Amino acid sequence: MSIEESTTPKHFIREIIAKDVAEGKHGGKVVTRFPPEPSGYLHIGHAKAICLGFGMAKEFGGVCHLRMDDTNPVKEEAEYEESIKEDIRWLGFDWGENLYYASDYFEQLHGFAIQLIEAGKAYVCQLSQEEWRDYKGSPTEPGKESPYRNRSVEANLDLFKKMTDGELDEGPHVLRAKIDMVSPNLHLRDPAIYRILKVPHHRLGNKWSVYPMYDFAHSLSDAIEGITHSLCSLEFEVHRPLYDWIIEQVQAFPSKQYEFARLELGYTVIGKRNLKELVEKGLVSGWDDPRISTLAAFRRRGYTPESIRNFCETIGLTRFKSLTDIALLEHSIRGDLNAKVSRVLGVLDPLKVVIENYPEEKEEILEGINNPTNLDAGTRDVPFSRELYVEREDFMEDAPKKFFRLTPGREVRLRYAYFITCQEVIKNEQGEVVELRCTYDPETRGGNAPDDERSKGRFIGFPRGMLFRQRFASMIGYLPRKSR
RNA sequence: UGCCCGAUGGUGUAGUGGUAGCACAAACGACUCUGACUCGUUUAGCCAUGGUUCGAGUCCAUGUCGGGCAACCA
Repeated sequence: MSIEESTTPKHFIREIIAKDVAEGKHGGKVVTRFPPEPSGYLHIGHAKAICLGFGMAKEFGGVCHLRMDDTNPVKEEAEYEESIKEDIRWLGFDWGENLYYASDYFEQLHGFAIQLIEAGKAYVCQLSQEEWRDYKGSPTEPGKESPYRNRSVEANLDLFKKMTDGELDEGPHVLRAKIDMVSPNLHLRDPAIYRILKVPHHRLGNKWSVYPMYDFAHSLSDAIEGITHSLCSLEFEVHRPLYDWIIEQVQAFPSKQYEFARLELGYTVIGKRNLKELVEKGLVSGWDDPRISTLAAFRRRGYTPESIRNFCETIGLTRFKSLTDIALLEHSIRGDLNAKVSRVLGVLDPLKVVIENYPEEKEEILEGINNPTNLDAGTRDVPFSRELYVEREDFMEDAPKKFFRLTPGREVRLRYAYFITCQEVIKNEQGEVVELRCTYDPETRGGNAPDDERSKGRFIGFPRGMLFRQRFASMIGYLPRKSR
């Protein structure tokens, strides 16, 4: 009809990058990064960030770094690094040679900290945490300057060295950036950039007794790696001025941060701390418990990487919080599985069916199509005999006209087999249906059924002792059914 | 009581001063050896009030509502 619309929807990040590339910023290079903290498994929300980071890099001929943001040894473990790498690979992304660790930059970061001290832009503060809180002020009140704020450069250098050498205990001694205690942005009120932590790091052991704080480590790690577009979620928006300030002070590579709204899904708990709590309290069976929103769990449920990537593309990207309908995710996986997964039959709640006019000893093999949307997927044997089981849900004694499955007197098709008609319903003493006596029509054998008008009612499945309700399956997963 | 960000059908979004589109969901119908898929139809939207303009979802002002910010977490 009209202009061909681009398959990739526009969003503000894409436009920013496209503009930068067009203007030749950074020589037209695009370097993004995904910086997980190895303190938990990746979840569906991370998938959005991963698809964005790797997606943008790929789209603009750049690269996306995977950087373990391991700056807090009390929370991080090696186990998580492996799961993170596995999940990203599974999603279909490749960081190539670009696997980094914030901890690999500790030496450089430490040097930057000294540089800051020498420039009079950082100082060692000895306020207790309670005092600190008091001095910091609040969103509505300005903060007060720490009495340690104007120590000499020499004193600061000496104290920071003592902190680094492990001569001071964890506690009051903290290296702070000297910015502005009355800034309306609380993050600029002389934020901590280094604290003493006498905890072994999972990669570096006891090498360090001081560790950089997020803002300091993250901004400079980005700069060290030459990240052109540092994409993160909205909650870091208020950190941006600090991010820029730090990079500016040490004249590092001018990485820029851009924020977008994180994913929120209906009926779904997303959030590493929440998931971690569920796992650690034993409320779920593990990080891949199918009920939770980790990528490991979705994988176990049979979700495909394609469906998740497609979902991430579908939901778009904005700067305002929203709650995405879980139906969007389900639509994505349903469409993907429908196109490429072989069907299987299974019965959850069996009800016996006896075909009265089918020979006692006879058993025949019928042909079932593995995937109607892709005949190349072949066929499978579907046994048929006098006794079968159907899903109890597929029978209704007193059925409304809209019920297309088994009900007394109505002829229906057993998928890939014959038309059958329920002649009699057998119940036990409690009045529960325990067996159906049916007849079949030999002329209606699956595949070449003559009829048309007759088979208004039809349904699925079956074999051997079992007549099954059909489900898609991939591994142990299943296709989420549309809620009715 | 401060500062920052945001606001388009039920949901997610596009629209960059010139006819408000798309997807999901829902309803109805067609098709079907999966009540699936597919196809068709329908329902339904610019937070409010002013202003600028020939013309405003878009620009401006004010208001309303929502979110974020006071870890030695990331």
